[in-house]
Amino acid sequence: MAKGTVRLADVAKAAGVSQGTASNVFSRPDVVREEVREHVLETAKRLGYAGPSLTGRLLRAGKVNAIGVAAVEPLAYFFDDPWARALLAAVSQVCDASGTGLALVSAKDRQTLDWNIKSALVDGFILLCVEGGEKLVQLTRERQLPFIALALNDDDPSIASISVDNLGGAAVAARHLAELGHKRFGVLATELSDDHVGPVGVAEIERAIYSTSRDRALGYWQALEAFGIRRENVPIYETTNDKPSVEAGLDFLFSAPEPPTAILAMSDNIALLAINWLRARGLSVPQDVSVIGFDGVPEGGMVEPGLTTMAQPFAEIAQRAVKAVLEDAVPVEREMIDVTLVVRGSTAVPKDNR
Amino acid sequence: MAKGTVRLADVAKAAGVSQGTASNVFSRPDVVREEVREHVLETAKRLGYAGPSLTGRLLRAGKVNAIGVAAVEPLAYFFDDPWARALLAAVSQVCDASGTGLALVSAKDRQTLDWNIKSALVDGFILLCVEGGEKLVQLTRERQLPFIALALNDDDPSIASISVDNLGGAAVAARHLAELGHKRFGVLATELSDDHVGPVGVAEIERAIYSTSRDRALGYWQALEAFGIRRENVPIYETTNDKPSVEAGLDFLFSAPEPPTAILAMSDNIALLAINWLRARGLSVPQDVSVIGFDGVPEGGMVEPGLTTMAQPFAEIAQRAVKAVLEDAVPVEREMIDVTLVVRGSTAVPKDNR
DNA sequence: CTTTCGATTTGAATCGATTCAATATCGATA
DNA sequence: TATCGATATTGAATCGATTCAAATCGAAAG
Repeated sequence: MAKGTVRLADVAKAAGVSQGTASNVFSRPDVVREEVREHVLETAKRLGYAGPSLTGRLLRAGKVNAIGVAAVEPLAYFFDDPWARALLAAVSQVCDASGTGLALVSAKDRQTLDWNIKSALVDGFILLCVEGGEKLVQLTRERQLPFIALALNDDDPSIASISVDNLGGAAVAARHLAELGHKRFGVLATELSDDHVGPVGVAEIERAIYSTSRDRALGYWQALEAFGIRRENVPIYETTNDKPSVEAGLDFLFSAPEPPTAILAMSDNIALLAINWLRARGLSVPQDVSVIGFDGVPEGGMVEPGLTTMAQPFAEIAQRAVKAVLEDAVPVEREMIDVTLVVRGSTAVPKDNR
Repeated sequence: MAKGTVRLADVAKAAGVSQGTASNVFSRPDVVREEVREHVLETAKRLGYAGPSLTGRLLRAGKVNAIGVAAVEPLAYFFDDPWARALLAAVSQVCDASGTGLALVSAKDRQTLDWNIKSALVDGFILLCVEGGEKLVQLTRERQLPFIALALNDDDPSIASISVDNLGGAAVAARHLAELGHKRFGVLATELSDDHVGPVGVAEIERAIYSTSRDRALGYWQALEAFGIRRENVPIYETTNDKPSVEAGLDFLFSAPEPPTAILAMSDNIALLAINWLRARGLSVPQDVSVIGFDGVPEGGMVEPGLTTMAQPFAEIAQRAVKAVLEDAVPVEREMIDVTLVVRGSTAVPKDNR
């Protein structure tokens, strides 16, 4: 069952033609006379030839016809994390259309990741930089293949990247809630710096190392201050985007003397966890508390009530990213993409305003 | 930014060593004197050498160190379908542990699939045979690489495959409900034959072409008949595992004069859709209707109430499948794996028994 | 009976590494 | 000083295909 040992040369010899002709039979069938072609194909079948070996072909062509998607996470991340999943589904679609293969590359520890990136058989990489982005970029650079970084938390302009307008999007989200009449807010943040969970103040935000989270916070502030709400009065809790830290964050926010009526979550994942927590505590969404997320993952539209969120245009991001990698036409400048407000059932006018 | 044109030979020449030594510097650094090694590495860096090209290495080694997962579905299926996702997450975990790469291979139309399978750079395949399994197996066979079929709807013993005990599992599921006291059942089936949706009778089940669905039906019957419920009195509706067909199925089942108090769903996906439908109709689960699924996808544990289901041991399936492919030790016989009943909140004693 | 042209076919070079038998080097031992 | 071993390095063969300039063939044109 293992790969047969029949080579193209064997087929050629058995069929009594040159190796060049035999090769043409498989890769450019039109140039060889039908009679000969059929004879060669027949011989090939008789010998159990499995078709031109990819590696041989590859060696000359130099193209693999596949792109790699990489992240500093366990492989299962691609199937577990809602954002990664939504993005990959979109990337898949684009790849499908262009006949490009998809390889998943990842690892949690640097050593393995290094090796995995070095040895992935791909023509280029899409980097999911949610965490450890710099590391990822650096490793990928060494490989000297085209790559594009998504959600990069770094302002280095020499790195080709596509990101969403975090600041603007966050501002729209906060404005949406403020316009509904909310006055007391609570923010559940994605990671601002490594290895930290818990309440953070203005100073911590300003020197956050992850620009995605920082910009979202700045966007919230900017919009809220236009409604006369000072940033010092908006409690922010930094989570690690998982259940325990989100619940700790909610414990914190709702233990305040005047708990928030609106939650600004920096990811849909956090928002969905928050909604579950609130419900379990007997608080209804959106009657008692409004929740807005960020990302626009499909799950947000499938729960009851639907999650109001700032949706990323996954299809467009995927389109551009795949194109950039495939054509090695990485954008000279960093591309910035807008997010759009999607209003569903998880936000409403606050109770005391009705 | 494109792949540099610096070859190992160039580095060797520039460093004044033989190509053999240069090769050893990269692939067997321990055999070359430190002094020489450093000099070569330095030269390589100076020239901008990107490290040994994978294709060159590959050509000799013959191993890619990656496995492909294939399905007759659009690529996005891997990220959208709960069962596929659960399985892939498990496969990922195993691959991670053994440093194996993962490539996704798929296509909806035969032509593309053919090409994709032929050109995937992998050492073997795991086939997701939920649909179009035979086609998939046939195509993969031509590639002459080790492969193993999962969820194969075919009894051909010459195809190495791992499947779960559908008949036994279904029997356990039905028995669980019958023991709770249910008397009136409705079955929402996964596909029994191509291009058919709607109510099916005993005869159709017996000549179903998809053995997975057939076996589950047979299992239900077997258990129910032990409780004195005749198979003719158990309405079965064939769905295509998607929302419209499941809802049509529920419309059918609940338009009966004596609607069921228990739903046997052949997939968790169907079960979850069913629960949503029931709730929207004002029927509460499990008070008014009990629902049991099949598969044990993670989502089932994250909804409220939790879904009672027959759980597949994804980790074990993945483990065996990856191992079989990697070691080309495909089982001589078809492997059969047990499923286990996981009782959560979606099943209970029927109303009229309390 | 040549020429000429187009369509096929051939044979050898090439892609970029790894591998291994053969050789070179050098210090230690007899 | 000659010999032996261990270690390091070399050079050529090899993996399995593609590619392209040159050779061949047949038929049509002169």
